[in-house]
Amino acid sequence: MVKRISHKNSSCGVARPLDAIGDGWTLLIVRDAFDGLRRFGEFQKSLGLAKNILAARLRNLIAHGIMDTIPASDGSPHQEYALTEKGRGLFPLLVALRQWGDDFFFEPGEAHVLLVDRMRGLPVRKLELRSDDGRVLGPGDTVVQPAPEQTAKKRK
Amino acid sequence: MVKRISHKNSSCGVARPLDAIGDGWTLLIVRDAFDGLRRFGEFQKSLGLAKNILAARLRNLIAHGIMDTIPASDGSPHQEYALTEKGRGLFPLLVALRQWGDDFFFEPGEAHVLLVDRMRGLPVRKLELRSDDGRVLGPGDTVVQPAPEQTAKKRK
DNA sequence: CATGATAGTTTCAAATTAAAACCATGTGGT
DNA sequence: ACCACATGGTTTTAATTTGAAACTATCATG
Repeated sequence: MVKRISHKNSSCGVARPLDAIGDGWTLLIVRDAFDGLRRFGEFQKSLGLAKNILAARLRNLIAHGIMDTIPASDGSPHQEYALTEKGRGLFPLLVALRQWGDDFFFEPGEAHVLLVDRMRGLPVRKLELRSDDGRVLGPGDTVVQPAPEQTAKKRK
Repeated sequence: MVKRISHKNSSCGVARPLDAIGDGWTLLIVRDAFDGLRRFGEFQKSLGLAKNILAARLRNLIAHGIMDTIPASDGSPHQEYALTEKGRGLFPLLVALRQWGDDFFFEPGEAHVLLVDRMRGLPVRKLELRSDDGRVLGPGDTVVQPAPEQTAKKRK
């Protein structure tokens, strides 16, 4: 049922998430969810995609635990779609995507929107990867390494 | 030729980049390129995808200015594929993807790799979005806003 | 009870993907 | 020169996915 990217690479830390969101529409749905959309019709109107595709994508997002259906917030008899904790974890990724888009997909004069701090109204900083001791790290400054065995994952 | 995501949303800062990389294989190719792979055969062996698909993806990456062909680095008569500046700009996005994967796609005891600072061998920090004055911002703390007209884009 | 809105599913044609076969070029051995 | 083989693709063909449109179901409203 769920698309599976062939072989052993599915166990890599990049390939496995791509199995869940590596699709043109899915991240747009998630972005709309961050923007407060909740209802099937809202997503469809916002994105302009076919209803069957939207239904399939929402099913997939739910199957992966990224979104969930909640009974209803207002009185309406229909369900709503909301991001789970896992789904909200996509925030940095969406920001990275937007910043990359802003940097490389718009001509200097071209109108576009940018992300601002709601409180002060100023543009946010560029995302940067930092080492444990605070140095900014570029592509050449990192390596992947087997994680130490059995460390309980600390979240929050 | 190039896939186009229907309508007005293509002008949004998230949808436009997804047109270039919103595909299951493309980011894996880019990740492999960050890991130093350069040759057609290397990508194919690493990812295990069909050669026609790899050729199509590489063409698309080149068309979008994310990778480029360079004549040859060693003596071999074949060309190599290398990331452009725009392609290297995907580094934070790949890191975000990996960190999200590490956090939500692996069971606590499950073996996986993590990203470490090459210099000190310690795991890197979690990516976090910060305001201009340094506060960490979550999904609710930001808004998108029309960019001020005509500001020359500063890079580097 | 008719009408419409919302939230889907079904149907079917068109586009995309994947596997495998094929081809083209250069290399190394004899 | 000839043969085998490695690399880097393209072509062909079948299977899968996508997308548009039609259809269905449920509730609300007049």
